[in-house]
Amino acid sequence: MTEKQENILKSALKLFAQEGYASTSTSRVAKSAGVSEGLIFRHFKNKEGLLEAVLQMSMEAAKMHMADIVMTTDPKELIGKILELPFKIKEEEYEMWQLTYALKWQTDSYDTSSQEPLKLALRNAFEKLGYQNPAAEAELIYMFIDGAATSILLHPPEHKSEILNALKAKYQL
Amino acid sequence: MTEKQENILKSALKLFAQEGYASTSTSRVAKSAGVSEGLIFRHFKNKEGLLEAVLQMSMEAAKMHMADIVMTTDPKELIGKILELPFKIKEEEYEMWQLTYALKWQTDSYDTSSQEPLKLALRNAFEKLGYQNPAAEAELIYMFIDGAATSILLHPPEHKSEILNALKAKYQL
DNA sequence: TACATTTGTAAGTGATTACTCACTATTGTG
DNA sequence: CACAATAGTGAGTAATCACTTACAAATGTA
Repeated sequence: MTEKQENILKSALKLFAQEGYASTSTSRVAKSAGVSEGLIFRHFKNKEGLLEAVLQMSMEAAKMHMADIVMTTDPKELIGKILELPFKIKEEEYEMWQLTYALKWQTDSYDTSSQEPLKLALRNAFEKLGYQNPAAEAELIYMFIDGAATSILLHPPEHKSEILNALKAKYQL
Repeated sequence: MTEKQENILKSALKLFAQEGYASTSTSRVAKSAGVSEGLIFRHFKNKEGLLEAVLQMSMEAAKMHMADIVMTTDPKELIGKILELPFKIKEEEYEMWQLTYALKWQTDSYDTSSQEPLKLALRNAFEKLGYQNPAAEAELIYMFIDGAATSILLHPPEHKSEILNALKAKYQL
């Protein structure tokens, strides 16, 4: 991975997240990265290949988080960790999450398979705690962290910790 | 409002929602509506004007819903109605909601002002019910309905009613 | 009927799009 | 050093973009 290649990925992430994938031209990416436009196609084949490379790079860190959470055995601890997830997104991760959330609505790119392990772990946790409908509770939490992440990414609320506390209270945490 | 004008709006809504605003060309809209491309610019000035007209048309119904909810005086009834909101989106309203949710991520188009009356009503309701932190509770619910709507619009879950019940239980409804 | 206004079309416009190609510069390896 | 592979450039390409313009058809109104 050369320096110019990294610059392309960084610029692409920034522009795709800020302006949208479709509205960002490869020439804009090249200019922002300080390289010739042809280099993008040499390294990433086409615009879609560039997007995939950007997503792959961005998702490395996220996968580590997930793996850690899924390993948690204590059900209350697991639920707590998942609820905290959207409230602990770091500033430097904003762009990648903005991009992935925006792409959800691009019909062809949506893929739910990465959510499954987390949902399964959640369902097990609620089962252990004797909840009446563990599957529904898991879906519910998943819906919530989606909404919370959206809200935080678009207009970070001032009282995050109070909101998180109100939320945790609903699960006696 | 002529028939061709209506066709343009319908086609634009459909295509903007399915393919995205930036990736949908005015010529595609014209073809889909069965009109000449020039007519779009005659009636709506430019592509952005077309988008605004589409959104305005789509939002008429939504505003009626909101108005009804904000008038509700009983706090528990109000909270219940708001929680039900995303679960009661009609099939024929999917496209407009998909479009508005997708546009959220287009930085320049995001506007939170329409959310304020609802948030205020929610805060009052939680105050009446003696919740410790009504503002945080209102934010929390707002985050949730956002996530629920997203989830339902992208991949409608099978057990909506069970999820809604699990949710209502958290507020003793 | 007369005529102004609105609705609609077809064929353009220059700019920008994703992408290619012929070429040079740099680097790794025997 | 030799020389192949890789990295990088700059000037192309045809297609498509949002939008305009000149003109015709339909409609409202006196």
